[in-house]
Amino acid sequence: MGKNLTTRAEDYSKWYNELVIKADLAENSGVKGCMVIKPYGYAIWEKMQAELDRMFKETGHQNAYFPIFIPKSYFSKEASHVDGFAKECAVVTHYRLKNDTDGKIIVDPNAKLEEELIVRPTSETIIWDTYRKWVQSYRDLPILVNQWANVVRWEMRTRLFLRTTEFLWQEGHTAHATKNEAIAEAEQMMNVYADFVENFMAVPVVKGLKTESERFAGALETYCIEALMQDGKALQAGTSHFLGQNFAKAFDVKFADKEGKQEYVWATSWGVSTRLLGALIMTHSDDNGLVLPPNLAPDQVVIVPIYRDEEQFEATSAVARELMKELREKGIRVKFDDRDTQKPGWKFNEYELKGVPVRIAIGPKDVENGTVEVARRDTLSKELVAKADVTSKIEALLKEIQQNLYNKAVDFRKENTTEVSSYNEFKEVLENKGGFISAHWDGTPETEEKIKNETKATIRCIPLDGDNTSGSCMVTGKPSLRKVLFAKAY
RNA sequence: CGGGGUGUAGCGUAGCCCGGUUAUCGCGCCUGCUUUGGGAGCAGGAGGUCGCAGGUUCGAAUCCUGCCACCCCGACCA
Repeated sequence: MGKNLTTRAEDYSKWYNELVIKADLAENSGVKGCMVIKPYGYAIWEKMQAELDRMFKETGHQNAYFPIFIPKSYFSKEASHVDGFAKECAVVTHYRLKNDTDGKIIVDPNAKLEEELIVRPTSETIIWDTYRKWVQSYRDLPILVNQWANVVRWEMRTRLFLRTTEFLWQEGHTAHATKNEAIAEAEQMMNVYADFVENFMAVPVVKGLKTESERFAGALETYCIEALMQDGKALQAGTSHFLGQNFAKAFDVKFADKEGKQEYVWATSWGVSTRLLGALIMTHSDDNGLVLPPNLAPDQVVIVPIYRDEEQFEATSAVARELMKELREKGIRVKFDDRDTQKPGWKFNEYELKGVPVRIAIGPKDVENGTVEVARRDTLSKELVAKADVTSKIEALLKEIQQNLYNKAVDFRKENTTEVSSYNEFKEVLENKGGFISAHWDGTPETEEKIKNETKATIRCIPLDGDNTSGSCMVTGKPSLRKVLFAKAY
C-alpha cells in the first residue's frame, strides 16, 4: 500500500496520530501542546459548526462573544470551579517586551500587570460577571447565549484533537428563573448533542449522567454523551451541566420575581469541542485512511478524469463537467480534480486517505460506453453506472453511506459492550476485550475510586435509558439501583 | 511533575558502542523523455548549522558536561 499507516492492532495511538497528519487534518505547531488545524481539517470543523449553530438557533439560542482574558480575581469567587481549573491555566503577567542591552528581546519588568489575566480555560466566570449586569427582573430571563471561541488549558499531556493546549469549541451559558427550567435546558442540550453526533457524524452515543466525582467543576449535575472508539476506549463527546445557583450566588446574579422577591438565577452550561474531530476519526477510519460520513465531508463526491492525450482529456472533462453540474443542482458537494500534475492512481489513493465518500472515475472507455465508475469509500467497492442514472444513484448512495457508517458503529458498540456480574469478570473483560462494561455499583465515590485505582476504568456515565433493574454492587455487594457504564477513557 | 525513549535534508532513517576522505539509504522535490483505468519507469539534478552551547582531540554526527525540544507510559483533563 505504501501509505505508511501502521495497523491499529500494532499501535492504535501511533496510527491515529499518523492518520491525522497524513490525511492533512492537523499537525503539531511546535508550540507546546498546540496544534495547527489545516484547511481540510478546518473545513470539517466548519461543517460541524454550521450544523450545530443551526440547531442551537432552532432551540432559541443566540451567539455572543466574551473576552479571552479573565482577571484573576474572578476565579476566586466560585471555589469548586477554581479547584477544577487552577492547575491548568495560562497566566498573563506582563504587557510589553523590550530590547535589553544585548539586543535580545526580553519581557519588560516595568510592564507588570497590576492584576494578572487568565487566558480563559472556560468562560463561566467572565460571563456570569456580565450576566449580573444584564439581569434585574424575571422579564430579563431566560438568557440563552452561546459563544464560539478558543480556550486554553495547560494540560500535562496532549494529543492532536483529543487534548490540545488550545482548542476550539462552543460554550452555551444560560440563565433561568426556575430550577426546573434550567434542568430542562441542560437535558435539551444533551439531546441536541446526541442528535448531532449520531445523525450528522454517524457516531452512536450513550446519553447519561456523570457520577459526582466525574462532574464538571461547579456543577450539580453533568449530562454527557459517551462514544466508543475502535480501540475499545471511551470518549466523552459532549457535556451539558446543570449548575444550580452556584454561579449566580458567586457572582451575585439576582432578579426580582413576579412577587417582587429577590431570587438567584439558575444556570446551565454546555459545550462540544474540536475533540469531535477526534471522535470522528477514531470511530470510522480504517487502515486506508479517513472515512467521512457524507454529511460532514467537505467534498462528498470527487470526479477523477482518466486520459492519455489532450483529446481524451477534453472528452472526459466534458462528461465530468456535465455531471458536476447535475450533482450540484441536487445540492451535492462535488469536486472535479482535473489537475494534470497527478496521475489517476495517485488521486485515488489521495481521496481514500482523505475519506471522500464517493469517487467517480471517467475514462475513454466510459465516454464510449456512456458509463462512469462509481466507488464508495466505506466498502471500497466499485461499480459501473450508466451516465443517465448517476445523479439519482449518488443521491441514494450518499444516504446509504451515512446510514451504513452509523450502523457499523452501532454494531461495533454492541459487540463491545459487556454485561458483567462479578468484579473478577469485570477485570477479565477489561483486560482482554475492552469496550463498555455494564455493571452494578453501590453508588459511593469510594468504590468508584477503588475500581479506578485498581483497573484504570472509570464510570463513563449512569445511562439515562436501558436496563433499570436493581442488583448488588460487583465490588462491595451493597445494593445498587441500576447498572452503570464503565470503560477506560481518553 | 515521575518513568522511558528520540533528536542527522520537507518526511522517514543508516552511521554513534570502537573518532579519520566528499555523512547513508528510501520517499518527496526539480529537469528531460517515455507514461496515465489503483500511489509510473529511466536518466540527470537540487537540498544538511548532524537539536543547542561548551569541552577533550591534529581531527567530533560519533567521546565528555550542561541545556533545549519532541514522543510514549503514568498522574490530570473536553
